[in-house]
Amino acid sequence: MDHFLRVIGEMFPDAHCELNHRNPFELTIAVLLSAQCTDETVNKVTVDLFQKYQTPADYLAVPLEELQHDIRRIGLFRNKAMFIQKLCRILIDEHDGEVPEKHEQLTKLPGVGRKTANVVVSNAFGVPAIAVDTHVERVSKRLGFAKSDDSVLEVEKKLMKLIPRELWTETHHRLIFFGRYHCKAQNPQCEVCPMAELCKEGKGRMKLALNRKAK
DNA sequence: AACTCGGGGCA
DNA sequence: TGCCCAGAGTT
Repeated sequence: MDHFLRVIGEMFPDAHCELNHRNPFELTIAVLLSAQCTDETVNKVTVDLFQKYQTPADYLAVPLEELQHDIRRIGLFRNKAMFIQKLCRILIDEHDGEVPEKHEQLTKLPGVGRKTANVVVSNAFGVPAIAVDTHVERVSKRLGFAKSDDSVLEVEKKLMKLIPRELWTETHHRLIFFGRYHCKAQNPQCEVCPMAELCKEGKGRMKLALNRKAK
């Protein structure tokens, strides 16, 4: 793990999502939109979106169809537009128009699951957390930080044990970057991988992919 | 546990 | 052109 932390720190010394600088409300919306969709697409859409909508009331001031149209370049946009309006209604009615800081409150919001809540508490409210998405899950299992059949929650628990608490948030971002650009689901760059000595798959991944396909 | 949403990225 | 994906809700 020490080797991993050092190397990934060198690879991504300043790793952070572009979402970091946003306020809690915009961060929540942005992360909700990012489900099953690349950050790049979300960033393109939110440039105009956050100019048009600044407060929960702004999202409720337009018909659902208009909001759907405004985020139509994002996958699952019909669901997400609905989630956003329901979420804004709850923020206004139950949280004085603000995003709640407690993880438990966040996951009650529509469209906000464990992953989104972790990102919000860690990036908006400074609470160390590791949000396990498919990238983090894949990288963690390949590098042997978790077992291949571990659930997302089990992966999260194991990473929290392995990584010092003060490094959770930044390491999470580095894991995302590593998974996105190097340890990709398809065509990972194993030939030049600095983590090769840790990897449980490596060149065997082709065989694993083949087995998975045969099922 | 399986199914659904869905346009964009990439081979 | 077809497959996969920076999740979460529903049944």
